[in-house]
Amino acid sequence: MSQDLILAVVVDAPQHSALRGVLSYRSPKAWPPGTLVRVPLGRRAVCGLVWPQPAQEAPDPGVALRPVMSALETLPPLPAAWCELVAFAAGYYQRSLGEVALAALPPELRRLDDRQLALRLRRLERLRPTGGAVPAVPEPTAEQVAALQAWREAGPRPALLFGSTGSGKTEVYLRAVADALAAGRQALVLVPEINLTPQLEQRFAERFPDRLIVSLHSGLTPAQRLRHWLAAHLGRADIVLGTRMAVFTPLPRPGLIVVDEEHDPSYKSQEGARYSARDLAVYRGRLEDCPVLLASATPSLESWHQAERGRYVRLTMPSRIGGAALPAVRLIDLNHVPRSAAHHEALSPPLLDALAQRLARGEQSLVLLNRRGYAPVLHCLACGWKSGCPHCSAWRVFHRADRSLRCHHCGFTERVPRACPDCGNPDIRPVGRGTERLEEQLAQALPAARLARIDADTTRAKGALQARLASVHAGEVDILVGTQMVAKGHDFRRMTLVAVVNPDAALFSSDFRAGERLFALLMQAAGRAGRDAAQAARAEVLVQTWHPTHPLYQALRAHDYEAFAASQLAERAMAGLPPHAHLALLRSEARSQEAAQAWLEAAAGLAGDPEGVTIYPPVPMGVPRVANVERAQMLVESASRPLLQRFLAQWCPRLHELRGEHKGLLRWAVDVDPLAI
DNA sequence: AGCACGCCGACT
DNA sequence: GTCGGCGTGCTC
Repeated sequence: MSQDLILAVVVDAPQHSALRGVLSYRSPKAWPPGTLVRVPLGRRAVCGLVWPQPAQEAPDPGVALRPVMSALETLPPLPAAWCELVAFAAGYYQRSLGEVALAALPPELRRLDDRQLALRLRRLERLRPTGGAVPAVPEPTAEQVAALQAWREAGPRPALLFGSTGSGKTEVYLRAVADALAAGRQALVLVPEINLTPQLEQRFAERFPDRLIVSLHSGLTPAQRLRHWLAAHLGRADIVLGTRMAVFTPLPRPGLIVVDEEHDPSYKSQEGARYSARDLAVYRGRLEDCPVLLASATPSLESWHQAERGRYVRLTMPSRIGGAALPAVRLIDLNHVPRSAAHHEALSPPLLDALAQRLARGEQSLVLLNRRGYAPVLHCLACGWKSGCPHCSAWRVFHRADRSLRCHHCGFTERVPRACPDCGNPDIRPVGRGTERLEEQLAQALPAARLARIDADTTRAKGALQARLASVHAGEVDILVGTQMVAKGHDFRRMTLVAVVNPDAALFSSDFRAGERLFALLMQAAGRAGRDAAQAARAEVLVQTWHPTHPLYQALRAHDYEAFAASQLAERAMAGLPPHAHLALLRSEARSQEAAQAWLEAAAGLAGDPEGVTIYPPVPMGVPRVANVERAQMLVESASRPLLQRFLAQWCPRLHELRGEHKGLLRWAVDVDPLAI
């Protein structure tokens, strides 16, 4: 018994639970670091991971250590580099090691014993490449050749592949993947959304029919996810395609990491450990001596800034394949549209004309409106009642399809009342418009048009999105109405008009990234139009706006990302915002707004006056109350990332000491490098 | 986070 | 009389 070894083990316990660090267990056998084990913790048995570094404080010799119960011996240990990536992420984002480590593994792995796992491993043999003929590879364009040349000479720096929509970025990274595979290595390709994996998976399968390609995202069944993960971990899979969670996939032979659409906000996790998969990909590349390729037509200002500073190699591909022109961007000045029409209809006469033209020519159009439902709020004209949510500081959205009032924050849903619930007036009216109402107005204005709507409401059912997209591709739709989910990635060959109904709100948003996001969305949307070279000349993007002279729209009109980025970076520098400064948010949730803010005040008090770090006063969140919980946040800012990190590392562990005196406090969390403040 | 123990209201 | 509300405390 006393000859047993002491093993360092991390378990899934949250940051504030005083089990933050590495625990010690005794074990008759020296399981190597990276081995999954089952250990007793209190009255239960939990899954743990043998950790490379021992516990900081040696276990108290007076207390008997409990023994490791079992280990997954059949599973090859997670590599040291994987543990290092987890340790970095846990430290950087202020979460516990065990939480990050266990969250990075397929959930199914926690439930299996060694015998069950051995069975799954044997079944892996069934995963095979799709097979088929190796296709003729298209001749690369001059720009693609140049980009690949520069990429191969890039050395250890990450590369930013900056290419306009339709320039053939995918072909460039397919070739980079081919290089990695030829060198006997594996490639990891990250995409922002599950929606985009099927089409990319198909493209990879066609290109590499003799290679095993697996996907990793939350849409898989637990068994599939485990199987794909095991295939990657054992080195059987050559290509791993996945969403942000896939950045943690263990790879024995890493040869390339691609982050497609690297600017996409989906790469930043919004729950649990709030990590940026893009940033972790870059870190992982350095850790594992593996090249990283970030691709976008509208790079994040963070990545653009790194390229400007020479930290990233920039690969530029300005032209569309086949010499197709980028679609003309036309701004419709709502100030010059007859006043009544502008106020009461989403669709100005010039926009309707453009749609009618496409209809007459048998071409397709896309109308974008970033708001689902029929109307964002109902309003009683007699007493002023509005359809507020009883549990949130937000309006409930009127959904006409099922005649419901739905809160998009907490999900609270009721049947829409026949009359005002306060005064009984039957005349309650929708205010504003969402995609449902837009579809209705289009149907009235253009009765001959075949309409389809794609948003979160029409695509909730499994396969509904694919079915609707297929119907658009088959030419059964003249006008597609949708939210931003259609603006991303999909390749509509017959689309010659993209109309954006009302994007102005983002110009004056308090969110400092709203402009960047709007520009990316509009460029992306513009990329949907005229992808077929023969039709490109007629392709057009229409933006209805009250502010046609706004620099963002002027840059959009010129398709000039670089000018836009330069002006935004200058503004950010003036305002002391990322990428020129580094931010973290401390968030709190409590029974009352006062309690939420009081806790943040106490946290600020604990911080004192840290060097090079500014702590701003607590403020309520944009939507202060959600599901009867009051939320507040406090901004922490520094010009220096190391100083901010050093401060957070000593501050955050002390925060849970504060919990005692703050009764109303429910939860708190830190968000490092937040997307919105 | 779980999961216990522990002390006060409305039910068979 | 108990079932159960969630407050507080512990887990190598």
